[in-house]
Amino acid sequence: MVSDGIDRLGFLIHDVQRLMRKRFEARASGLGLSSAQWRLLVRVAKEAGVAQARLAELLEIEPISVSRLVDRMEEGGWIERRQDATDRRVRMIFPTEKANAAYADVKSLAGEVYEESLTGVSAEERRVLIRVLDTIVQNLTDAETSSLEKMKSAEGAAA
Amino acid sequence: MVSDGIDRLGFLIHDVQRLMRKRFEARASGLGLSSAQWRLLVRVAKEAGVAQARLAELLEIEPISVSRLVDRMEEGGWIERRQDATDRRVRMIFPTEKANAAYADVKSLAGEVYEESLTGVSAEERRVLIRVLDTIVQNLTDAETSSLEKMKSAEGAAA
DNA sequence: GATATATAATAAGCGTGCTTACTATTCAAG
DNA sequence: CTTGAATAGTAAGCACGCTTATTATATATC
Repeated sequence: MVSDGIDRLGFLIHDVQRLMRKRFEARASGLGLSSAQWRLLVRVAKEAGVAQARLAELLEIEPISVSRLVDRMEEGGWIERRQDATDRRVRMIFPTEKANAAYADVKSLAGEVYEESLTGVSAEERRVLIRVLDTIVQNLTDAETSSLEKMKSAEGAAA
Repeated sequence: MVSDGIDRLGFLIHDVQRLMRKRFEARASGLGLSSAQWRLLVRVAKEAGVAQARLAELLEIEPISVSRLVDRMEEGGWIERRQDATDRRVRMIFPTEKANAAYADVKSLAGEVYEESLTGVSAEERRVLIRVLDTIVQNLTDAETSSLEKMKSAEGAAA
């Protein structure tokens, strides 16, 4: 049944994630940009002025996590918060000039890490890898994400 | 060049790891066992009496992380520390009866999460997935892990 | 308009990783 | 034996995720 390596899947994914993050941060440490901050920056660069709540949706993390991530990134001079004139609950997030200037560099740096990771992996294997990872994300997102997501979905369907 | 999905690799790996951990912990939460604790328990089950420093090597995390993980697992009644008679610096880690009793159940629970993750993924794709993930781990472990690992390797080679 | 509900953001506190610095103990060299 | 380096473990404090609870503001309903 599982004489292949599937029983190691969780350990493997965990190791790969940790090693890639480590490698990325070793490179980007000079900039003072962590991988979590980079993920957020990518979103903000594509959608300047986005609200924190929307960022939480896009990044699939909790609003409070965005709140503190944004705190540190604001301190680091990567983004700035601005009030929304029409809804004073909302903080709109904009990239700073520093962020725009660093964007291309950090992106190519991430690309370097990916290429190092995939040394010796064929084009076909890369396609399979991406396809399977996409499938896993769908499998674990669509279904009951914790019987709490089910409730949310039910609400959405009812509305 | 990167019109495939390779430029999303980091995000994908990150998402998959987070979703699998979340799913596992949702199932194991009744037991009070986190995924980090499960990883440690697997090692301890295979090698009862292992020292914390050796666990840090096996898990590839820092000794201090093991220290606090072991703290919580000892509180949770999963493992116990015993003094090594011949080297009083060493704490040997043993699984408790509770751990041994739960081991098989948690293992099959992890297997369920893997199967849910891989719904719709063929046997051949699974083989490629595991093979590529193993390659990535090697690629990111062997080479310069941060110019600090290089020093360690150099020391090892010199000795 | 007043009241109830929903939403945006934050606060407090925890788990798991890290770096840096410390103590206790062992081992190696003199 | 004593001094010094190496090793095992821990403490303190940070980043980033979480849950739960609170505040401020918007919106819906009576």
